[in-house]
Amino acid sequence: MSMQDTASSGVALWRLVADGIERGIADGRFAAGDKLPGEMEIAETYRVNRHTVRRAIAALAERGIVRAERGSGTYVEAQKLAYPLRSRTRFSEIVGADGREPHGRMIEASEDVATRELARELGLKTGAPLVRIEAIRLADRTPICVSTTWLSAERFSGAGTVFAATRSMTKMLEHYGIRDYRRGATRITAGIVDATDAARLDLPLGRPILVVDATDLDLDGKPLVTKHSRFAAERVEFLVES
Amino acid sequence: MSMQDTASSGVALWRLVADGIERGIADGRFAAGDKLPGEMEIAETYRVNRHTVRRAIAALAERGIVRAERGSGTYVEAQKLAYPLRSRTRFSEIVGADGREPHGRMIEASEDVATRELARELGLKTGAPLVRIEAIRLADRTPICVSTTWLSAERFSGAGTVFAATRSMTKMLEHYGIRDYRRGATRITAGIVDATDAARLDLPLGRPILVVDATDLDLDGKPLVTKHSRFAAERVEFLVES
DNA sequence: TCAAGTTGTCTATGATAATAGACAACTTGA
DNA sequence: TCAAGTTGTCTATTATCATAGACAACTTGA
Repeated sequence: MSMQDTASSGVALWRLVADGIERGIADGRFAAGDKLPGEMEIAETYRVNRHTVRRAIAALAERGIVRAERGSGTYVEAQKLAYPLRSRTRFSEIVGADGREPHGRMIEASEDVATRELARELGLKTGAPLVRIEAIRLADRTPICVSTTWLSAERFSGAGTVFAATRSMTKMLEHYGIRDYRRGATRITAGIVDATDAARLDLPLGRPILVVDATDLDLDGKPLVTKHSRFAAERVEFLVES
Repeated sequence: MSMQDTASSGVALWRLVADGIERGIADGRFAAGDKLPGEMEIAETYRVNRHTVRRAIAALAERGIVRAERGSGTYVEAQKLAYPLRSRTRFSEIVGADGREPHGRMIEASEDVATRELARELGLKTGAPLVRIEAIRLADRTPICVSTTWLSAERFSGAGTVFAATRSMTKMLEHYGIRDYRRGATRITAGIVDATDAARLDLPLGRPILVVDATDLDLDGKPLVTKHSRFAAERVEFLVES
């Protein structure tokens, strides 16, 4: 294959190779810690120059998906984040327990009104004013999930600003005097990532996502916030404990 | 946007613009016959040089999706193929009625054995020998669908070779003395195109497909062939008549 | 210790991508 | 008829993509 062959596609060869390797990892053909085939062998399977393979590997290494060791080989770094679904889970604790650095960032906050379903989840009336917060969470520099969070605008007035400053749901709730909370009803489904989330999660289009709808409750069991989260399926593994 | 900005993505700018326009057509933002915005305007919306837009438009024109008219503008050519689901439908007739040139090509043929479901559809026993034919159908040069066809290997021995030569399901059946047949049970669902079909249909990954499972019967109502077809949803429109 | 195999780095070349500016050729509507 | 707006074509420049070859630096196992 030469650049001429793929000229009309508009997708660089190294990108095709990188996507191929990444898919191999996501599909489990290469597990965490596994050694990839040598650069020469990869070059032959994709019928591509070794330097093109190196470009692909460099891109994957930059994203922390593989790690090249001189003289030895290239190894799969990517490991799915073990995400236990306990009653009291904090993203930062889960990521920290995995030996990684948790980060959060607000994408957008806006006013909204409760649909019937949102109202039911939050124990409010349909049409009640809500704050809607769009946020992303990362482990080291890898995006793990994007979530849409809704809260009562009356009880949590200015929540968007507070969250943007604290970058943490827990700290934001502390600001309103809530010292603790726990997970309530949780629903998990799967789907295909849409273009917006794909860009935010740094995922190629068409990749699977885990969709989680959950409501957090205060210690009295009253709803505080309800969330609609989309996790990059290839980067996380939910653990349901019995 | 400059090439530097998107360097790490491995996807050419013109391709992003072309995909954007194509998606606009697929979504119905631009209908068949519509005039696209001027090249300058498109360049501004994508923050790209006009020549890059021209490259994108040239790629779309090559695929027959748009048509540029000097001094006037660029127009949407793409029109969904109206595909009536009648009892007696032949792909070539449908495409011909649309004023386009039908084509067919075999991708692959192989031996297979009947799963329980295939056996039920074809009125055979589980494990019965089958011929499996993978084929693609086009209107002019646009791929419309890929289909996997199964036939009894006993009754239609060598069907793969015959189909490869005649490039027509109808002619292949004629070779076995079947002058006419009609559509039996048909199930329609939708899904996301997989990588293999995406390449065959010349579709970007993540695009929707129409999945049709159908069995054709002879005039006595006995099953002849059963098919699993994947249509590019943005190129075809099924018409169910009452 | 050594050979084989691995990744890292260097130079070099040609093709493609993207930008930029200018002008021609054409269509449309006033 | 004319002005404004459109697509078509040309030259030119810079950066990236992909290939190619050679060798260094390193790891591993015999």
